[in-house]
Formats: sequence, structure tokens, C-alpha cells
Amino acid sequence: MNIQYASSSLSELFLQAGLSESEIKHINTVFHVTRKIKRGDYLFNSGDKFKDIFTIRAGLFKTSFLSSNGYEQVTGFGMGGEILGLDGIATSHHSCIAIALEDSEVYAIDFNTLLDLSLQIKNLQRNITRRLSSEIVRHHKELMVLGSMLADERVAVFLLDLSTRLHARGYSKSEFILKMNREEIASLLGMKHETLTRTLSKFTSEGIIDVQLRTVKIFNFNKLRSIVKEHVKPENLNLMRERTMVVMQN
Amino acid sequence: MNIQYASSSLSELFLQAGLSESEIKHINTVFHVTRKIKRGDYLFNSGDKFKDIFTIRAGLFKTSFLSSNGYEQVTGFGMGGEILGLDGIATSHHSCIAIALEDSEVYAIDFNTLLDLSLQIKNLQRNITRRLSSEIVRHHKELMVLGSMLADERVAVFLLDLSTRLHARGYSKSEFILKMNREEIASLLGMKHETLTRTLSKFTSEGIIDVQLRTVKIFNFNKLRSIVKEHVKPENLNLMRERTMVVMQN
DNA sequence: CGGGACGTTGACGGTCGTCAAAATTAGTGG
DNA sequence: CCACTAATTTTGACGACCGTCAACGTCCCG
Repeated sequence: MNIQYASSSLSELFLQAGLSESEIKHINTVFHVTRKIKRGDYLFNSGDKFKDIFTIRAGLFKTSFLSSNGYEQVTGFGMGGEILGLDGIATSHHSCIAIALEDSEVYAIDFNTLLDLSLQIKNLQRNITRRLSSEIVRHHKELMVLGSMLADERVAVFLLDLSTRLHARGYSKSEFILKMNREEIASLLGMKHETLTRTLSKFTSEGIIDVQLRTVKIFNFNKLRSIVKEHVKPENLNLMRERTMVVMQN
Repeated sequence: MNIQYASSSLSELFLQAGLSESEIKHINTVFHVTRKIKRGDYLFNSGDKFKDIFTIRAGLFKTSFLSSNGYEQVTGFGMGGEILGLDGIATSHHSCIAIALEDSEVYAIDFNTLLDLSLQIKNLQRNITRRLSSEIVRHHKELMVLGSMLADERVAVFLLDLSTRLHARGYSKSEFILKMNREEIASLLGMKHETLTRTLSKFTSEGIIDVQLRTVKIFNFNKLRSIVKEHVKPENLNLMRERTMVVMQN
């Protein structure tokens, strides 16, 4: 079995600057509790008592929110270096489920211990709150995808996002293998799996990408990006009120 | 002008238990910086330098995410007792805009000071992280609404949610006045304003509610709830893998 | 009182969900 | 390792839902 480890260690994750070597060492010895999760198993389940947060060391997870009716809404895919379990802080119980899509390894970090430690190390405290806030910002962007984009655009966003995240972890940005099935991707994108398949087929026939089952090759990044950007027409400016006509930088 | 104040004070917001009277008094004197925002003005704008977080003392805000193209996606409506500005922690700049939908008052709290204080008061630290985590959970639920529900169901969810939150603040749960226009509501729900209007008209003709412009009366809560629940059919259970067949409690 | 923003309704078409079937792959047990 | 079954992916046909465009009525504010 060939597991590629994320380069991120705990110290990198939580302490970006301003800490001495000895402090970092201390933290690493305290917190290095690794856990292996096999493909198909879950790391934590909806309703589980919250105790740890997890940083992904290797592998891939999907997180899903389950409605009381048993409907599953995929809320994201977690890769190396990312954090899982932050949803559990609110009520001391997890509100979603994290399932490994391939054999994976995580660091388990006792959250109460982490909070105690962050009382002494200010940078740690800041990084925790920043991580939490980043999740909020990420969800805002997802709201925009689901709230205003057509199927073509959503699929293009997904492919570009996946490509970027894989590239940042040392994989090819133009060729990769999906570890999730069509239905899981479609759920994240708010569409049916048939629509996803059709869109991928269309992109393939247009020469933008090539998809053979779970193997994806991206040929034309610019075309994908233009698909995302074109969707907003000038007319759509009408929601703004005068004194608030300022556009986000970046 | 008649402003109804939220009962929540800073001490209630951040310190649920375990603090002495003197500690609470100390905090309140340090942090009581109130700010009045007129209808149509913004509290903070996308791109603004992040400094304070805000608890809403009275009034109503909408928060929107602006894409680089100028498209506005409404991400939520904030009411008394709720917190605005948490998105800014991540990058030290706000990523969304908060606009008052009626004359409003907020407490402004310097976030760095708050963090410093939370180094000494453990309960404060816990409450901050919980608030942040609650936002994440809330967004998961919104993902489900946008990802899997039809227009009828989304509108029913919106009406029930608004009713619940208004009721919790001492207003009638069955009769209220919308402070936002159709387009803003529709944006939050991921639909066009014409579709929203049509759905409201349909509910009215079915005797479930009555809508006259911005005045809403709810006659049949059970019908609204059943519209939300019926949408998930047994077939939709197929995304689950065997060992993960556990449904969220609540 | 007039103009602009807002809300409503109708007609029409496009997008996407539903249902069905077939092909291919993955998983399982002998 | 092979055979068999389940799961996944793809494609087609069809229709429902909802977005688009347009027109009109109403409300609000200067």
C-alpha cells in the first residue's frame, strides 16, 4: 500500500510563526496521536460525542450532513493538511459524518487539551480561530456556487478546485484519479449524478477534459475558468444599493 | 422611532456560566462600545480591514458575499443577539458585507482585546470557539437546503426559520413584517424573485399563509413543516454505505 | 403628484430531474 | 483464479420546474 504523506506537521498547522523550537517540540510530543482509517470506515459519525479534532496526514475524506430523513448532503472533501471535526465544538456532538474515501491517516488532537494549551500560547489561539473563520468563508463561497451557478459552471468550479488542491500537495494538476463516485460529487454540487455525468461527457466532447471513469485529464484550464466567469452578466448588478457598490478585492 | 432591544447583553453572549459577578462587570465596562447603523448603511464592507466583531443589540442586517463580477449572494439575515463579522478573522479582512435592513444598534468588540481577555477567562475562550463552530453547522444546513430542495420546500424552510427566530425574540411567530425585499430573500434561497413571489402566492391560495407585500401571516404551521419533510423519499437513502447507516439525532 | 423601486402575473423555453435500460467495472465467495 | 452479483457509469427520452422576458399594478418617497 502506497500512502503519500502530507508534509504538514502539527507545528506547521497550528503555529505559523513566533514560537521557539522547544515550544514546538513540546507540542508535538504531547499531541502526536495518529489514527489509521480504512477506506469506507468513518472517522466520526453524526451524533458522536465530540472530543478530538483531526488533521489529515494522508488520504481523503468526505464529510456529509445527514437529515433526519436519512438524506445525505455531502458538505466537502477533506485532503492532507486539512482539519476535520470542527463542527463538533458547537454542541459537543458531531453534526456530520467523516468517511475515508481511501486508506487514510489522521492526527487526533484532544480539543480541550488544545484549548488549554492555547491559553498559554497566543499564536495557537489565533490560529485556531482563524481556521474556524476560514471554514465560514469557504462555506460562503459554496453558497454562491449552489445559489447562482448552472451545472456547467459548478462542474468547472469543482474540477478547478480539485486540481488546485491536488497540485498544492505535489500531485499533477492536469491528471488525477477521483476517489469519490459520481453521486458524491453531484451531491456536493447540488445536482443529480446523471447531470454530472452528462456535463463531464459534454466537456470531453468539447476537448476541454478527458474522463474515463475516475481518471480525469484537464486539457484546457482557461476554458474551464471562462466557463466559471461568464455566468455573471452585467444585469446581475441590480441587487446592490447605491452606497454599498463596492466589490471584493481578490 | 421604536427600537426593541435584544435582551442579550455581552455577558450573556459570551459567558454562559461559571463567572463571578465582578468578572462580568469588568468585561461589560471594557467592551460596551455601541454603534448605530441607519437603514441602508453598512456595518462593514467586503475588503474592509477586520478589527471588531459585532453583536446585534437591535435591528436587522443582511450579510452578502460579493463575487469579483459584482454578483451578490445573500448569505444570511442577522437578528438581535447574533454575531456579525466572524468571517474577517481568517484573513484580517472582511470577505462579506453587512447592511442594516432597518435602523439598528450593535456592540462593537475589538477582537484582539477579546482574544487577550479570553486567555484569562477560559469560558470566554470556549464560547468564542463555540460560536464559530455554530456558524459552520448552520452553513451545513443551508447547503442541504440549496443542494436538495425544491422551491416550495426552500420557501417553507425560510418562513419557519424566520418565524422561530422572531418568536424567540418576543415577536409573534404567526404574523410579522419582512424587512427585506423579494430579491434578497430569493438570493438566500438560491432562486429568482419571481419564483419566490409565485411560491408565496401559491401558499396563500392554498390557505397556508397570507402575504400582503411585506406582511406575512402564517395560518398552518403543520402544513409548512410537512412541505419541508416530504421532500425526502425512501429512494434517497442510496448514498449511504453500510457501516455508516446512522441517522443524526434531533 | 410624479417617478422609481418593488411586487405580481403570464407566456415561453431551457435546464435539469426522473425513469429506464444497457454497458462496464468492482467486489465476493467458492 | 474464475464466476457471479452488486455497484457504478453512461446514455436516451420525456416532462417538471424554474429562469427569462415582458407587462402591469402598487407602493414609497421626494
